[in-house]
Amino acid sequence: MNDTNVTPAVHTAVALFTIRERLQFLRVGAEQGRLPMVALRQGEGLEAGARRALETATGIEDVFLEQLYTFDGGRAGAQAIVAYYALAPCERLPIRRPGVGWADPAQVATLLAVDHQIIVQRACERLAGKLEYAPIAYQFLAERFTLSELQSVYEIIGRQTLDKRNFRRRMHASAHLVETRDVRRNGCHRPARLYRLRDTEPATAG
Amino acid sequence: MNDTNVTPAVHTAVALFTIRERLQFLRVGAEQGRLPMVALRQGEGLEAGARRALETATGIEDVFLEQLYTFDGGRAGAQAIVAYYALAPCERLPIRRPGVGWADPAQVATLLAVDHQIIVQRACERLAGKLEYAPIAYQFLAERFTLSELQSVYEIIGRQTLDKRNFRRRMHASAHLVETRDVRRNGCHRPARLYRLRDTEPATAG
DNA sequence: ACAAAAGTGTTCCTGTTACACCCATGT
DNA sequence: ACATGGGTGTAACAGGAACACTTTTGT
Repeated sequence: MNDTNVTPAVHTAVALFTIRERLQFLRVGAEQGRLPMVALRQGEGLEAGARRALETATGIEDVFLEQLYTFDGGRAGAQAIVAYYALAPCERLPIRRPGVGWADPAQVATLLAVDHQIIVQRACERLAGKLEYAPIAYQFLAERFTLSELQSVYEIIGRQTLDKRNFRRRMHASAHLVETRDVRRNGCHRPARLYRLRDTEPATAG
Repeated sequence: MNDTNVTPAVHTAVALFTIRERLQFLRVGAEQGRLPMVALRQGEGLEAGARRALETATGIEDVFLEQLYTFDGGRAGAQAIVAYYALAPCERLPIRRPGVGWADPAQVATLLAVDHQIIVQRACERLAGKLEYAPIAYQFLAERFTLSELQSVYEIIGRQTLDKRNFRRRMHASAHLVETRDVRRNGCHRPARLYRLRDTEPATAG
């Protein structure tokens, strides 16, 4: 659980989200679910602590990570819990550990301890809000993706269906997209053009 | 568990803003300025710690307070610094302590220690952003205020002049305003109608 | 009477929404 | 040939921006 024994004052917790048909988050712990969380070590940075929480619980590294909010420690003896949210495409997340798995944010109340529920809820709200003005949707996709995939991300996080033509116009105008020369042949229909995220500006924190 | 081992792990810092012609923040400390900051006590909540920081440094109580961001402790031995920003009308802030005073955010680099500079900067950005969608401007005004005063707050925080008619239309449409029956006679010109903030919804945290 | 801030509508423009059909492929 | 998702333009609408003059007071 927690290795260092020196007054576990600051904890870092991470709500890792991915999209597998629906928006889901990573839950650990057998009966009463929890989010990945560790006590911060002496001299360890906050973001480093959050990454370590994820890595310890799941083996996952190198995901998009952003600070969400800092909560009172409450029980567990912590003075504060600094919560982060993480985003990654599900292909990068081969979860192969007992007691670790994906869960639906809508059922957070039956799955998680109370202090972790609010983290997931707030993260969902932040995600939906930030979708409008920051290029976070791309974090759920592979490096190259189709516009239909991108639209699907927007629809799932924003909880509403979108008009295909308006969506494409908006994306093309947003200057985050770069059209590649390649297409993806997926089924018995016209192939889809592949796009990638413009490499400047890696979705600044805020 | 809670022995006398001090380790001031979590600090809370507060950037208190007010408007006195310009937007200003509260600086403490003689030579190298600082923000009000305290080490969190055992069992003390984060917001309580932030309020105590303000109260200790200035005697000020009961201001609007919202969490900004949590930073690495860096030097000073803290594991984390949980930063808040506070807003209040300057009439409520009779500062009468040596070394405590108002400063201009633009000169933050010459006034504050580096780790406190970024707090003020981020708070200014947050303020400007939040102005658009949250009723924070009212926090700078007395309970009753004129539309010209309100517009002035918007212009100062948003760093742009606004059209009077468009502004008034927008405010009236926003449903935060309540028109009172009173007016304020201020100078040799037509008196200004007084408004107040609708008492529901006290500017939810985010 | 005049100076000084309060108050008030309309037009234009821009960006958002609603909407239906052809295209390229695999079977 | 047909089923499947990929791809495209236009017209209506709403919200924001630009803009100038009258009102009420104090001196």
